[in-house]
Amino acid sequence: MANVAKYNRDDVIRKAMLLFWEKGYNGTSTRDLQQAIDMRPGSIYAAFGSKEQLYREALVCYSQGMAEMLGQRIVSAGSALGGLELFFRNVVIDQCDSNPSEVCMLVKTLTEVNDDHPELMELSRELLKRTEDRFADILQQAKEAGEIATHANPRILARHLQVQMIGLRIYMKTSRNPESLSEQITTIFANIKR
Amino acid sequence: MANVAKYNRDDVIRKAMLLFWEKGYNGTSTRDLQQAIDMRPGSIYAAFGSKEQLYREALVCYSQGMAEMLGQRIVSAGSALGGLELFFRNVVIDQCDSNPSEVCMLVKTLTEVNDDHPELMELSRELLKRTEDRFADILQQAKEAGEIATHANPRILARHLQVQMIGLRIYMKTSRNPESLSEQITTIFANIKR
DNA sequence: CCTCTATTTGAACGAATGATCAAATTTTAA
DNA sequence: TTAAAATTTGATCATTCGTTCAAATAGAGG
Repeated sequence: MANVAKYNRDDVIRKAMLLFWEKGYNGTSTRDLQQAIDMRPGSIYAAFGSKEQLYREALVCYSQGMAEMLGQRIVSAGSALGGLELFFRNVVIDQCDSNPSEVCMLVKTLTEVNDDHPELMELSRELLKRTEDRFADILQQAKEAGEIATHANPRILARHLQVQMIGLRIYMKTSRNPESLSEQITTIFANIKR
Repeated sequence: MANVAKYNRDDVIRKAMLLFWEKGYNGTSTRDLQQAIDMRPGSIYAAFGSKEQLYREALVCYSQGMAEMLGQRIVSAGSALGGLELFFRNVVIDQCDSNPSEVCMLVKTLTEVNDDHPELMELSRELLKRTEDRFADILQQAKEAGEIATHANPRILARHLQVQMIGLRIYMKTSRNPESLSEQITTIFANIKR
């Protein structure tokens, strides 16, 4: 029983995630995957079952990575709302070139995949919902810390931020105008603060 | 020279557009297209050259349709800003189920297609830019009509609206919550008006 | 060292893909 | 009515796709 597994497996999923994120589900062939993760078809199918199942694990990996990053930014900024703004700035502007795509992988999946692969759609939806819930939690903390108005509604604000995040990332892909986007982010958070 | 063309051709492009919009570029096979537009491969390739060129024409068709609709809404509303808000509400909420996809076809293209097919990316970008320019023109009119503040900047507001439109449509696909989205649209335009 | 089991390999499968083209059909013009 | 030109047809092409599986390889226990 050659159980080198776990460690290796996470690494493989991560590599698959990066390729899927770049090229999309339909745009990534199993041959592309074989090369990217350095595994032969038999091993891949033994380990993951199908292309779709591997994609599913890649989605979860992506989502976890983003969640971790958000946590780190809150620590760096030393405040809930400050961390959120830093997270926005990093994702939308700073990292958009080093990442495989400017656009959120969950959003890419949701827009690409149809009623074939309903499970991929449902999983993307679920993971996006979790992100929004996380935003709401953070905004609640910000409220308790006095960073935002006492009459603010964290759930509504979280929804608002989700829309901004999605829109800004795609807009970055269309316009490549970091300066104006940075101003937009400043405005968004300025409006939340008061 | 059987020149039944123009009329028929536009109809064919429109049907192709609806299918492409629904299933995406990679997700639409040439067989799907053959059935949808009721043409045989030889005719299709004689008329359009390739799948990519047909998609290009479909993108333009989509964009024109949206532009026409926006014009109509401004007429219906009897004001520039009112028409814009009506357009938002129709696109994001009312028509999202009757359309092939909740998401803007230009955005779908931009997020799906990679550096293969650079021309599709560039065309989508260009058409999105035209939309934003159109928004700016309309906001300028609104400004002159006294619908928005005299210190408002139409170009910045247009960019803002573009981000909102993109974000809201995708958010609709994830959450299916028309009520909250309607409130969000109300808020967006309320903030613009004062 | 050997045997048994688990894993990996890569050739191969059938289906689907985008595209072509000679033949059949339809349209045009005389 | 007829011949030339334009268009349509559908069988077919070479690739590529996701996936399978018998054979080869590697590790564990005795």
